[in-house]
Amino acid sequence: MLDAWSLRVLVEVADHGSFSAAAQALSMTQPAVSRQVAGLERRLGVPLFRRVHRGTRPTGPGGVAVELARDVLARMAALEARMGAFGGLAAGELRLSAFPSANAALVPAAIRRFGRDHPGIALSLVQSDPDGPLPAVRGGRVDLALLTSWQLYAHPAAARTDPDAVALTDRDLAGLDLLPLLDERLSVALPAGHPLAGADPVPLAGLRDEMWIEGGHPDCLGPIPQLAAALGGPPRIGFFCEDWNGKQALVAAGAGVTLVPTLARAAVRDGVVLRPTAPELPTRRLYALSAAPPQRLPAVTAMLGLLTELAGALAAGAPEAPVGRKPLPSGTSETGS
Amino acid sequence: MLDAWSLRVLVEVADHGSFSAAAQALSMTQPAVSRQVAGLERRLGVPLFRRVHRGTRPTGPGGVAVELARDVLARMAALEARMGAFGGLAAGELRLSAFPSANAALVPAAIRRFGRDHPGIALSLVQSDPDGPLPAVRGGRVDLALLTSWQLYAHPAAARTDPDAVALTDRDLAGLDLLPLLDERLSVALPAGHPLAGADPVPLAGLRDEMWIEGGHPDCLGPIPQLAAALGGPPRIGFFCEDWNGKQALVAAGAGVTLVPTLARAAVRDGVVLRPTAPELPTRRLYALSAAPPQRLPAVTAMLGLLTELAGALAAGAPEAPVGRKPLPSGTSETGS
DNA sequence: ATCCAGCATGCGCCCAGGTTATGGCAGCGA
DNA sequence: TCGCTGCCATAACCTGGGCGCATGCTGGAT
Repeated sequence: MLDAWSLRVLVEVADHGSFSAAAQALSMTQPAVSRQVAGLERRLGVPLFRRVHRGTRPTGPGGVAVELARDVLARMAALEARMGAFGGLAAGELRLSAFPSANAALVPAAIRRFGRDHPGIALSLVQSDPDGPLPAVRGGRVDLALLTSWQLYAHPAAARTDPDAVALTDRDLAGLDLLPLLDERLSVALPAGHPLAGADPVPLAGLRDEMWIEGGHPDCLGPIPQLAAALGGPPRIGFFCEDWNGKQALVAAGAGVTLVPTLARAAVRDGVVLRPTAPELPTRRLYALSAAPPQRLPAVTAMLGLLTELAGALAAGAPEAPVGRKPLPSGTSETGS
Repeated sequence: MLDAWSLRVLVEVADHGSFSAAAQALSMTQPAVSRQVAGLERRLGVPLFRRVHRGTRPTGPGGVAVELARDVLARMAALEARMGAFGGLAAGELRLSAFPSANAALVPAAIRRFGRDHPGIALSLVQSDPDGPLPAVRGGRVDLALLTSWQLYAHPAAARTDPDAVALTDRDLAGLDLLPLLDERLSVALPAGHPLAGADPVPLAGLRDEMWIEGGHPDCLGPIPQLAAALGGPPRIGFFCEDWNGKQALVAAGAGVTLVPTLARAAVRDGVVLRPTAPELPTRRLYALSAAPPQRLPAVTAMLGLLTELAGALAAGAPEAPVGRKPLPSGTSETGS
């Protein structure tokens, strides 16, 4: 098996016309070059250079070898450059997966910025994996998954009862990296004409008698126990609706109220007002799940940085500011599309 | 700088789908493969394999790297094969240089055999170099030169006076190899009707009164002192003629006699008879001059072997047998064309 | 719950390859 | 003629990287 280094020496000797000059160009000593060439000639069974006064000149086979070696080295450099393109974010692909409320604003903003900064990387937003985000990332079907603390339980049903304890063990996350992006408060979605539509924050105790709308997805009404404690009693759940638009329609129609993650504020329709809650409800933590650093693709690293930045802006920019369209017509400048 | 070995490991891992299997295929251990891949990923800055249960699969960049690595390795193998062709005498060139009487029979026979056995090698017979055979070989203008002991002197004129002492020092032959091929006696060229045309050997004393024909080339009348001793007095030199055909014509016309190297017997014209001489004259040693073994091209090595074989056949086949066409019509089976 | 296949890591050894020192050879100039 | 100067080859020594061995760990299957 030939090695690339000896080919490099070969080419350099041919280019410089002497072992000494090649050695200097290669930052090594002349005997090392001499031995490299000798070893190459021994392995190939052909003399490659004619030792002539004041240097060397390639023999017939030597000249052929030099040209072929140039080709090999060029292609090897091309390989390195190609990989460098991946590392330098000039090429590659990135498959994202997110949950509904992240898709409302954070993900579109991230995709827009990322696509502008790294046009060589093919971005794709894959539908949530049937096995859930963890197996999807572990199985390589998704490079980066956005998820919430409520999705972190081995059994999603547990999210309803024990929102603080992470049921996942470290073993479940081996080789993966769970990066906290953002802690977001839940907002209350009220009909535009609701008496508390202007409150900031909304005292949850004042919503004790409201009819609540629950959804099937864990990313919906959130932790029931804390909500019950804040309300002063278990919420009256009048509707189950998994569809985000349907829930909004119910709220707008005055059929009930519900909790909405702040991230979804950009997708609020007319007639629905989002109001911050008092800090009685636990925050929902937003995570980015990806392969751990040794296995992480550069594009993923870049996207993580971007997400961190965007999440920081979201958290700092208008964390407790009232969101919604109708009651405050001036606040219609969303980040996302 | 990447090395070819790690690329080989990369490809093998991709082909086998696991580090362990690749290690077995490469006759190494699994940890070695693991480290090779890890090193490659570190140097390229990109993860190349996704560690999955029961093996590994290439990542996006990894797949690209594998294909490029295949290309690099294939071209490296092509380089080796190409050089192997030179070594295996399937390709290359060989530039010969010889002196007139060698061109008569030995060189044509060698060229015919060599061209038949190694059709891939381009043979060429270059004219004698103006600087002489030694600088020609040393300067790479000639790969293999045939020459005689008379040509070995630093100054050709010395050949006439001191035929035994080789004036060349070892320093003059540094890096070169002087391979003795054949010791040949000189024959006397006589007119077909000469009284001694049937003698074997010809007693030189009987030619004391003949007119001798001298040539300008050292490869002609040979060592004058020994000839004078054998004749019992200095030869009567009546003609100077450098042209071989001209000298033969003079002999055939009965104008004189001359000495002829045995090698030239195939080129003897009608009317001229070649007869062996008694061992009073020194033999002329035939040499093959080429680069010394480390620098010697495989084609040269092969040609040297062939020349040795042919020279042996010439020496053993008909060393002292009478040569010539006219007096013995049965002896017309020459080796050369 | 246990087993097993497979990858990662720590440790010790060894040799490929480099450096230093030295010698030889060719050409040049005094 | 002799020394001088580049240049390559060789020997001896040394260092670093790569390999093998042993071990630990993870994930899926039985």
